[in-house]
Amino acid sequence: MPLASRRSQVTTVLLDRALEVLPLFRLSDSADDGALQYAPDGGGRWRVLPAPGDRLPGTFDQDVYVELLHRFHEADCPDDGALTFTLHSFLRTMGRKADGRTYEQLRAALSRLERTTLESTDAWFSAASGAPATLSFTILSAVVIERRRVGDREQLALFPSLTANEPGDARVVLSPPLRANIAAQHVTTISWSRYQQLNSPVARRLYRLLAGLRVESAGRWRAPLDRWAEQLPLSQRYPSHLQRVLQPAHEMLVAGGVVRSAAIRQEGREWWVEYAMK
DNA sequence: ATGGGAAAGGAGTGTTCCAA
DNA sequence: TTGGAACACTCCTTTCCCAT
Repeated sequence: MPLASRRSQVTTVLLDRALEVLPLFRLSDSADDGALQYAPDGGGRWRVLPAPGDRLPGTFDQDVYVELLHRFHEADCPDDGALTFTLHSFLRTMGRKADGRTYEQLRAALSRLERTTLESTDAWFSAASGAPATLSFTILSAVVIERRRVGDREQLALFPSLTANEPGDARVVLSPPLRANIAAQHVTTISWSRYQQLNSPVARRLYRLLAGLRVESAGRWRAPLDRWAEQLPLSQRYPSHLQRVLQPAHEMLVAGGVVRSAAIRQEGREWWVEYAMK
């Protein structure tokens, strides 16, 4: 297929499957902001460390992350991992309006994706070496945002704090570990439009996670509720609280055709989540 | 509408006491 | 000494309320 026509037809997003099965984005925004820790079933340890003075990536950051990988795929996965775009067009494809508030959110999110440390101790699977790896990395290895109009230089100098609310041109670089896994086809494939249609952050996260698990599961997936909560991650501790958050998202996933059914089930003292895949 | 936390409601477990 | 009833205590879970 010629490149020019392919570009407009990309409707899928390729995500690093190793990263998808690990918790990263806080789904409840107002939760406490320590580091996030997780011990995968296969052993090892995973930590997400916010940059000093910053919080952990949240729901907005999740959408930015997906849109970045959408564009990476659309650009035919450039070898250097570089992406350029205007903040305005980026917000529009995310389905957000572009105003002072969202420009600021987007800048903060890009900067968080560059500065949040992901620390793997035999937790994140490296497709290149065929084994879980021990390393620290970030989602973006570089972020540069320049003012849209060069003419406003003096104003910029006078009111540096105002510039966070303004449009601009961004150039970002997707970090090498993610690119390596994607290049090695160790990916989760999701539909960009289906992701957009799910209008809850929890449903979107469940979609990303389940899309990766579908590859290994034979039509069904089942997990202990508390482990599931850690993997997403959700901070709620008790089944009733988790149910309150998951139930609406489950209904959305069924309505959106992502899964055939989704349920939370109690068996004696144990709570389980159960999904029947499409 | 949402989600965090307080208050209230269990369920399970440990302790004491008494009778066999 | 053992079994079990009655009570107490703790931890867990749900429900409710309130701030955002």
